[in-house]
Amino acid sequence: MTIKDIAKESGFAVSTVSRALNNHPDVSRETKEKINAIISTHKFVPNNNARQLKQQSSKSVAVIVKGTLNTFFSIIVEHMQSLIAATDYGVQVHYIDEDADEVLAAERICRELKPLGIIFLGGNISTFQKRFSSIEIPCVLATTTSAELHFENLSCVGINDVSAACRAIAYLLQNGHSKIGVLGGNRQVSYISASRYSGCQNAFDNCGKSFDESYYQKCNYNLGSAYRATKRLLERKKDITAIFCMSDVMAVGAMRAIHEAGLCVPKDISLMGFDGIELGTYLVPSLATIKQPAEEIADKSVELLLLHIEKHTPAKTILLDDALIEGESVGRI
Amino acid sequence: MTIKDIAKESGFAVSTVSRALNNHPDVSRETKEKINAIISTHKFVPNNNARQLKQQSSKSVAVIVKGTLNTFFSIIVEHMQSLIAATDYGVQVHYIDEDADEVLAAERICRELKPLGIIFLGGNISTFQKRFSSIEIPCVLATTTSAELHFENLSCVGINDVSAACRAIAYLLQNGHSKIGVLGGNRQVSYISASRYSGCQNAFDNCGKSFDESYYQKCNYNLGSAYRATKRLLERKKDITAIFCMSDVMAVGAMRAIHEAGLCVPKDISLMGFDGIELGTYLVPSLATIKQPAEEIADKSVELLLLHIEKHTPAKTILLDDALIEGESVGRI
DNA sequence: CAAAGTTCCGGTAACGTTTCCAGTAACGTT
DNA sequence: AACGTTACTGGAAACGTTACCGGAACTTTG
Repeated sequence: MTIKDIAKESGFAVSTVSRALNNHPDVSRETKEKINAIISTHKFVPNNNARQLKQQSSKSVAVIVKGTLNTFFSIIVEHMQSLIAATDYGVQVHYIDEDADEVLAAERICRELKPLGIIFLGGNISTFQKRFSSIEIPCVLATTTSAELHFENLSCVGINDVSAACRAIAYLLQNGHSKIGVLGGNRQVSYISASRYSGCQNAFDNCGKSFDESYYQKCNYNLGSAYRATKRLLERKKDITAIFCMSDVMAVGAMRAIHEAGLCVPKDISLMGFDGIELGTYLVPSLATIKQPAEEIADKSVELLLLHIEKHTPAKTILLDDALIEGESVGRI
Repeated sequence: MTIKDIAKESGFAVSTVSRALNNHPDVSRETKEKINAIISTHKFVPNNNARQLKQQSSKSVAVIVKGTLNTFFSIIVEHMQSLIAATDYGVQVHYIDEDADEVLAAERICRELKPLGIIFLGGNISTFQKRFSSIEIPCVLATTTSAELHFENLSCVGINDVSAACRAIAYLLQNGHSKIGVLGGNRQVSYISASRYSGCQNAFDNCGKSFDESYYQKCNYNLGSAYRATKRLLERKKDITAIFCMSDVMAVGAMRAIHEAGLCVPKDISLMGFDGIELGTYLVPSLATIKQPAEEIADKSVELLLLHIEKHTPAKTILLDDALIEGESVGRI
């Protein structure tokens, strides 16, 4: 079944059929109806390859996910996928390694798939600052925002990591904790970790104290790494009464380590996460956390990218609201 | 940059360049080298649309994931993605609704994307039995197996759900439990749930007892549904000493419900999951479960599909080994 | 040494679309 | 009545690649 067959059967020329397919204004209502009737009886679907070859574009967008697909990312990816599927764009989701170079990956994908736009998930702002200029199509960086990022074709969608982390620590401080351990990524490399770190500092500053860097424990954003990091931290700092983890998944790892140290959450150690995954509310004790609006991040990212692509809207940063979710994992002292 | 430009620059004809690209035997080693040199200096990548248009195939496979992307599926998807990315095939991952019709989705995807093969994740065997015949390309059904399924082009990769569930219940029985609640899906609809259910029955039968159906509580494979189902179950059956959940995620929901009922795992109620997600070993108490070999399922599914596509290997079922993971969530009485 | 085979290469017709250009008919305007 | 406009349609050239066919230059065979 090709456009030619439809043309033959309808009596019109292929060009007319093509116009009818793309509902071009230059075709009368009645011929459009006739053609559409034939198309639907045959369940004809135009050949994407021919179409894209001709118009030199893929009519698709790529989503590049960096790091392991934890629950927080997976819900965003799934949401993005279904949002894009509802349009007439295609989606290509690519998972790249935690320590892979996202810009390099994007370059390769651009060459091979020629997407019209890219959404980055879990990308690192410092990499973009240095090397993004080689990418020329519209892009959206989801779950990270930065004031220092100025490219014509790069938008950001996310929460304010500084104030979000500040909110978390402030909550712990309010509950009487002052010896607070913090688990996060490598601040030299991960912009997100650095932002959240300075949020922690702000919270301390705001109440006349200051955050002691030795209470920061570097680790990766996964269960095992957080588990081991917490063990190290508890070993090093005996006076800790609370731990803030820069992701909920890390908090689960931490919870285990605390338990194995013979301590109890929240009686001995209070625990806070970050992200607001659904699982956290079912844990025992339920996890206090900072909720990132995952669905909204997906919505806005896709919306922005399509605007960018279709209407050439200039790049902008959308800051969404995070929210403190109280939980049983934080106790008052 | 097109093949023509390469031809012009190298002095050879486009057809020769094309042959060099696809390393066809009919091209001498030295011209192949010359052409490859030019290709790599220009970072030329052949246009996929033109290529696929010409050879009437997409050189890609589709992965259809049914239901929400829980941690167990996401690790399989991620693995499959990277396995396929390492070949010269493309991947298209599609997420469809829990209660969508996977065969219908596959038909649509076949029309629109023309993949060379499909991997189904979380599909339901009964749907396939009824309607699969409309799909003509090689397919693999991952994480489900069935003796009752015989299509020329449909392979299965997974564990034996009957014996796996039997192993779980046997473990609980060994530990002195006999009033065991079971949480799973709708057995009329979900073949997997039905298989695991009969595994439960077998375990009871094997030690001269029999499983009372009223201890089965139907729910969906997610946190909230399992949470509510557990509440109902605990309400209905006061004598329960153990609960077996047909997924680890459900077990987390159950754990919460048990806690809220004023009971304790494993002192009052023992708990078992199914799947073996990494998170389970970090929970407090750690979750006893049946581990499905996620990576291996991904490996074999991809391997089988590619064999199916390229060598026209006949369909077969690959049964992989599950394993009992002991955990603190099960106590002896 | 001719015939036959081998090895390598070039020309060209497709693949299924879109889009430009041209053309026709109907209509309104001077 | 001649012309310009509008509304629609058809023809044909592209898009970048592959695959078939034919041919040239060599090598082997009888």
